[in-house]
Amino acid sequence: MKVTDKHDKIIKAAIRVFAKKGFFNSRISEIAKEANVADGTIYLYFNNKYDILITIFEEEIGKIIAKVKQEIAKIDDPRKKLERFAYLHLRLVEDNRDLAEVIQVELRQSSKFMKEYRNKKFAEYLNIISQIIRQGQNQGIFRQDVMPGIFKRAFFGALDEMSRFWVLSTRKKYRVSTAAKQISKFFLDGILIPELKAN
Amino acid sequence: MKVTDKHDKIIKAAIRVFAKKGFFNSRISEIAKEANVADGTIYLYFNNKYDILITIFEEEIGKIIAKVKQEIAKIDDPRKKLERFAYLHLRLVEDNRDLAEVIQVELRQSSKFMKEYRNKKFAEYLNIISQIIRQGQNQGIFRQDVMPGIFKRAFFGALDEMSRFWVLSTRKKYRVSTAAKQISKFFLDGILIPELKAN
Amino acid sequence: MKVTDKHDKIIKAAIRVFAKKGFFNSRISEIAKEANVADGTIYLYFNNKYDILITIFEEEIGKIIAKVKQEIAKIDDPRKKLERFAYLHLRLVEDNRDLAEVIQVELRQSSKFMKEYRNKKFAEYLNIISQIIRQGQNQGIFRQDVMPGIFKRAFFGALDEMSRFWVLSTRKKYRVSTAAKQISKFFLDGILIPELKAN
Amino acid sequence: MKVTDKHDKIIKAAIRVFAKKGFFNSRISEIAKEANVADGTIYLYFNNKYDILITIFEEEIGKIIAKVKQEIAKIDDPRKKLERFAYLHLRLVEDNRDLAEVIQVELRQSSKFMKEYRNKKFAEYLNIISQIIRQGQNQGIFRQDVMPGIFKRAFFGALDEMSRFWVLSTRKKYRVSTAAKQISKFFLDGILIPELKAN
DNA sequence: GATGAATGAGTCTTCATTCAT
DNA sequence: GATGAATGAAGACTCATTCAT
Repeated sequence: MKVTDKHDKIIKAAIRVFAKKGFFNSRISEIAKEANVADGTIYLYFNNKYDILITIFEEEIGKIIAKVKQEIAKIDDPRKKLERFAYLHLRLVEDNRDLAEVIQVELRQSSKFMKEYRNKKFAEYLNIISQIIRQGQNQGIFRQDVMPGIFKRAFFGALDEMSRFWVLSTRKKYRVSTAAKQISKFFLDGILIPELKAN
Repeated sequence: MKVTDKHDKIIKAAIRVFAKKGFFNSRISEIAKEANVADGTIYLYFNNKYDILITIFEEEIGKIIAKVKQEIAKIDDPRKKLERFAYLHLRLVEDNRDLAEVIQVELRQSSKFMKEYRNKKFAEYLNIISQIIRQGQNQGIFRQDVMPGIFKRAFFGALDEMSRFWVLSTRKKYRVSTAAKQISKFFLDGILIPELKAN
Repeated sequence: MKVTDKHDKIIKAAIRVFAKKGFFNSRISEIAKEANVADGTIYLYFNNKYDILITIFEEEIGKIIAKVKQEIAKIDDPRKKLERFAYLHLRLVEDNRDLAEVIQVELRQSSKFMKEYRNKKFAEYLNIISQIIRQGQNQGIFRQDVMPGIFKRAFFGALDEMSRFWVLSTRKKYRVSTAAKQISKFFLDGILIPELKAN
Repeated sequence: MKVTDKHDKIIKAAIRVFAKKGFFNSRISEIAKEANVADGTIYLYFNNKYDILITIFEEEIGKIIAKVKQEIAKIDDPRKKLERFAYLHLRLVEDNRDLAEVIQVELRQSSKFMKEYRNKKFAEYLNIISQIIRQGQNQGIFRQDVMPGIFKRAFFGALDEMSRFWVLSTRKKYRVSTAAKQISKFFLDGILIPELKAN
């Protein structure tokens, strides 16, 4: 990556600005200023304002998926994989606050105003979870009645809402590792006390 | 509700328009048209465009909370309460598609552009869940190490992501009751097979 | 026509501004100022800047055609009709300097940037001339070898160039009636001296 | 002319681009692309965009005048000169479609946005016609009451409108020589039948 | 209370021109 | 001389909001 890579400078600036103001309340001139380029320069690298947002989704989510997949692949036990996924997700949010906020807030919004845009990357991310479930079911570790299509959303949703709370709140009440363990424990063991389950 | 209650006509129209286009891509003139009133009339009932959105959040979420609280109060067993909550949430989304979409998409966005706006109603809704947990812990049904502040977000997040999927997709893959049972089962029993847990 | 007919006020203002600056160098804000309305008001009456120009062509040329046709119809002799046409054309240019300039300069240009636009009105205007020729040929007054399709363009072109000279020059060298007589005489009698023609 | 004469390459490219899009809708980058040079290179040969247009007028009309004057000088009879002028004019338009279109469309427009620009070349071209008339009047061939200042415009206008029709239409209805003969005949003999004139 | 025509501030985008390489 | 990436001024157009009727 060159020091003066304008494409990257603009993307980084846009993530900061979008995170702070939201897509619709962000001005091209603000992004340009934040990136230390002229307004017009942005249009040498992107077709329009939406294109910047799309590019953020595509490129940045792509990087995250690659990283998570790589880490998960190192682990065998599906239980550990799930726990690791939770940790990695929350850690990534923690380390990329602005990006996380943009993705959480704008990816929802964007599905509305860019009908042609289908986020395959996001679906790919969710499928990491469902693959872990199927592997666990094949190995006789997870219940057969667990529906992977529901589980992946429930698990992701739990992590997402947790991290949303973090992104929006100024101070952290819980540590990442604590939250990751709690949430994966909910899904693995449930919250009922063991004696009760025996019944 | 009077037939000519303009306030309500405008709110209902705004929910439809916001759900379809998103807040920023919705025009006051569209809402006025949808509500069969003049553009200027809207300003007799609301201060500005944002005010319509805020009012939707306040009034409509308020109604939902009242309904859910009432239903939950009829049940004693915290396990049943949790399952009932899941069902009610998904059922409400099912029955109020447009409202659900507006809340899901715009409530996130809005926290950004209306800094002064703190959604107490939403916090109140989440606290229904944490109260169930605390009740269950007091009764010795739920584990003591479950942190209600994390659980409420995880549980809500799971339901929210599930319903988001519904709102955006045209056809339903799963029935509400199926999804509600699966998700509450995840959280109550976990997904590990019982024999494995005994270990 | 109401005193406050915005449509007309804008059209009149646009004719003045376009005549002075040319279409491309005219600003919407200038037209608005000239018409004593807000910039946005223009867009309540016209779709865009081009639409104003098109409307000028359509409406104003329409009025001119109606007037010329009416005047010509009063005359029987095709020779007098031709002379009258020349006079009316030059007189109309004289009395509507700005409009004449806009039509002369922009109608040519516009055919390029508005491909979809075909000026039927203008063709209709030219056909007044060719109809006079055909009438004269039927009456045995004009030569049979005169091709109306060529003549109408040659006659109009002669008048148009003459009037263009007027529009652009600050002072008039010739009177309208003088020029009209000369030009129609050229076409009727030619410029050769009679004795020479006998040969 | 050198193969790499950038000045000429740019002029030729600009004529093509201006003819197709019009001056205001042409982009410097398009001309550069058409000329196979970099955008910046154009500014080594021309001061600005207008300067390219002016240069086209000056240089190209200059060449045409030289050619026409040379041809006309070979002829003695003013009647033949006029007919020859008509033929040459239409033939030149025929052979230089793009240039003709640029001159016809943009020369009118340009007088507006380049106030300082007075087209002496064009006046010189028109004066070829008035000189023919004066010569004919001195030789007792043309009527004394013909005003050369009006005639030159009428004659040029007739040819110009005829050729404009050609430039804009895709297919030719009349041959150049036919049109040239018709138009010069109009002006020499008029369109009245001889017997009628005798009266 | 209701209307909707009018307002004008605000922003994305374009593109002629520059200048470091 | 040649390049083309970068600049930033400028303008068409939108739309929330107002207010005379």
